Amino acid sequence: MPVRTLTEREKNILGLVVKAFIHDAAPVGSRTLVRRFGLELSPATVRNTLNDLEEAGLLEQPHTSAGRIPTDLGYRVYVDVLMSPVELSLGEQAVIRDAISGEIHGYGRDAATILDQTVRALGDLTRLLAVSLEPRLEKGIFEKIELVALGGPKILAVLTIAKGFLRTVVLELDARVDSDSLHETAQLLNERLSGLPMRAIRESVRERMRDASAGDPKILKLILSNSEELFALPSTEGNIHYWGTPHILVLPEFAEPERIVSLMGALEEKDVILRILGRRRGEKGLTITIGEENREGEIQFCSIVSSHYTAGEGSGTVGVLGPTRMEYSKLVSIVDYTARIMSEVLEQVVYTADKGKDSAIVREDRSR
Amino acid sequence: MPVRTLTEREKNILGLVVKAFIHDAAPVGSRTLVRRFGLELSPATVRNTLNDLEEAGLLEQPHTSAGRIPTDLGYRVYVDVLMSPVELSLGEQAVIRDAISGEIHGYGRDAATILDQTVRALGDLTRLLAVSLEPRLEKGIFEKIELVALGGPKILAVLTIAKGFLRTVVLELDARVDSDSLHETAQLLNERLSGLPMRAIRESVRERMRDASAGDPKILKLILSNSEELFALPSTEGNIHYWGTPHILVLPEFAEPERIVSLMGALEEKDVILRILGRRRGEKGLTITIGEENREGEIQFCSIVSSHYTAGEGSGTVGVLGPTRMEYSKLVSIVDYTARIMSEVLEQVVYTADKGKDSAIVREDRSR
DNA sequence: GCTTAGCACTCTCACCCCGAGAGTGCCAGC
DNA sequence: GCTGGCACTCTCGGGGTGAGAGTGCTAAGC
Repeated sequence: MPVRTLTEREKNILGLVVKAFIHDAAPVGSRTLVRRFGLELSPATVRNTLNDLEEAGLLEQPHTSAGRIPTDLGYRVYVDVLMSPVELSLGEQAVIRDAISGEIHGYGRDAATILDQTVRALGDLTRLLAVSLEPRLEKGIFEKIELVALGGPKILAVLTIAKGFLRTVVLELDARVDSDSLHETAQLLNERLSGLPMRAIRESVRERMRDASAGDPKILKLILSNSEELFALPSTEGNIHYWGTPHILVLPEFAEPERIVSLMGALEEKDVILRILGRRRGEKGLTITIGEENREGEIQFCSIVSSHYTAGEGSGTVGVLGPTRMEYSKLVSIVDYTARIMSEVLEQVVYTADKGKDSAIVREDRSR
Repeated sequence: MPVRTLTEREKNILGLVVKAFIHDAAPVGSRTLVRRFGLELSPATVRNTLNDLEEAGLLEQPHTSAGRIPTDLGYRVYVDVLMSPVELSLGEQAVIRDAISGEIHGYGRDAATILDQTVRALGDLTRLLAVSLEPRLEKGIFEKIELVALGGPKILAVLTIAKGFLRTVVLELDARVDSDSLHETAQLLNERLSGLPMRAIRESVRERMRDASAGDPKILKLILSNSEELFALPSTEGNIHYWGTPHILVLPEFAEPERIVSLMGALEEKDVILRILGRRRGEKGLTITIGEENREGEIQFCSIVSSHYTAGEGSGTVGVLGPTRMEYSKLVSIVDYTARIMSEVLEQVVYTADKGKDSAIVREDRSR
């Protein structure tokens, strides 16, 4: 969306309108502007400029004879051109750092817990809705598989995927198996598949295992018939962690219950949030989408400031969601810093691929 | 709370008031009552009875010259004495059954997914907030442990606990280990510990493993120093699955934003919901708590109809949360049926103990 | 003695009106 | 190009009002 070049005065006034509106949530008029910011201009002059900015599509009036409020485009210009990031205080940095890297009651820390703590701190600090996607692999190199007899006809397949990912799948055979043949079969698989990309394995595992000499053929068959799931790339879907709905639901922007409904619906349904944040997994660095720039209609009255973080070979997204009227200049710094610290901390953690909340069961008879 | 014996007429009228109020969310007066339900009484007579019920603490007036609304105690009497469960239609049964036992895009089904689908169906069917706690073990018998080398210094401990529970914990040693010594160590552990209650193992694992002859002493030490976590009973905490906030947030009961805030806070914080539902894990069968009966202040304007379900040796809770003005007679049947089907379906599923969303990492040097 | 009709009274709610306040656009003059 | 002045517009809150619903009380009826 091309915007005509703005004069210095226009830029200045646009910036002031945005700042004032972010603060007050009320339309801002020429008089207020002059008084509050000590402008060396008369209200009438400012009015002319406001009019120009309105024609350029950057401001709008809720009704005749109200003040102006920024449009989505107005925020966009503000964010891209006018705003300068606010540096974080040491205290704020500490809040974020401690939340992400702090110990919790003596237990081991896993990715999900770290994300939980992060969104908690981020949500409370910004008093908005903090959201984060669990890390996912972009490309996966198969390291190895281990097969563990669970007792009865159930087998646990443990896959390690470079780097630091773990997948466990419960498979079910129609007969007991002894752990020697499990071990042997796993070894065979590892010999032939280790180091290959998951994608390649899915496509060619049958050929690669064709003339298998060792190993238990029943087990091998079970593996092959479930190879699509076993060797899937960790799915692009994943868990969402969020925190802070109480913060944003009281904002004047959520006075209309229908907005509450669509936002909460989007959070529960997860798809919307996943699409929006997932889309950014690829984009490095910080992203800001404002209002209608969010393709998803459910939250077109919201803005999102989010950033990409890495976790070993995987990557995820962390950000803050709120009404378009949010303190972008501050949030940019906060989110950026958060993502940075997350990347540092998550470097070391092993985490499960896919939802991994429970072990999925795959029965033998599901083979085609 | 002892309530004086009610006359037939009082019971009848109390029931009608509750029914009418559940339907309309508006105070109900004598005239309405007579007209709507074709009572063979004059409004004046009904008024006298209403007055009596008010004195008994079962009804109240929002203000003089408004109709009556039920008090929490009024609902309690209704639920305990007056109400008879409404049978479910076959269609409703099918909705629930299909959601719980239905296949999903060809993948294996795990407990978490089943719970997700269940609360989704339950929330949409009742148009309230459906909540469920993942199944937890009440007493745990240790079956066996397997140790899998993950590559590098990391080891995956896979514990199976009777019946159908799985726990995976990532342990970290300061040196590489070969899988033979892992296997040997695991075998030793299994020989001495298999069949014992988790609790007993936590208390006496050191003595039991004292004169260990086989196995790698470093690995054994790692296991011992993390025995509290490894052999913990699956924690009483767990994941909450819920669905339906958009349904209830639009109800007139949630007109005041502070209620939205406290409910959403409770859902995000999880503790409140966990306490309320967790408390019932022990109680078999169906439970109804109404308004202030919920000890937790945050949701004293809500009622919960919940039931206990089993999953192998484990058990969990499923229920519906809404304003005290809810269709108890219908919900009782729905929740009861849901819990029953869940118990059937979950009988077969293997699920992870504890949060298990990711594998926890326990480093060797954390030993005391 | 329970039930009922009648009546006076109360309280809420929706509606309307009105004035204050904030803000605008425009125009003429500096 | 900027500014002061002016007429105009729109929202918002307060106050008044009447309809509607409901109550409690009392006295009369079955």
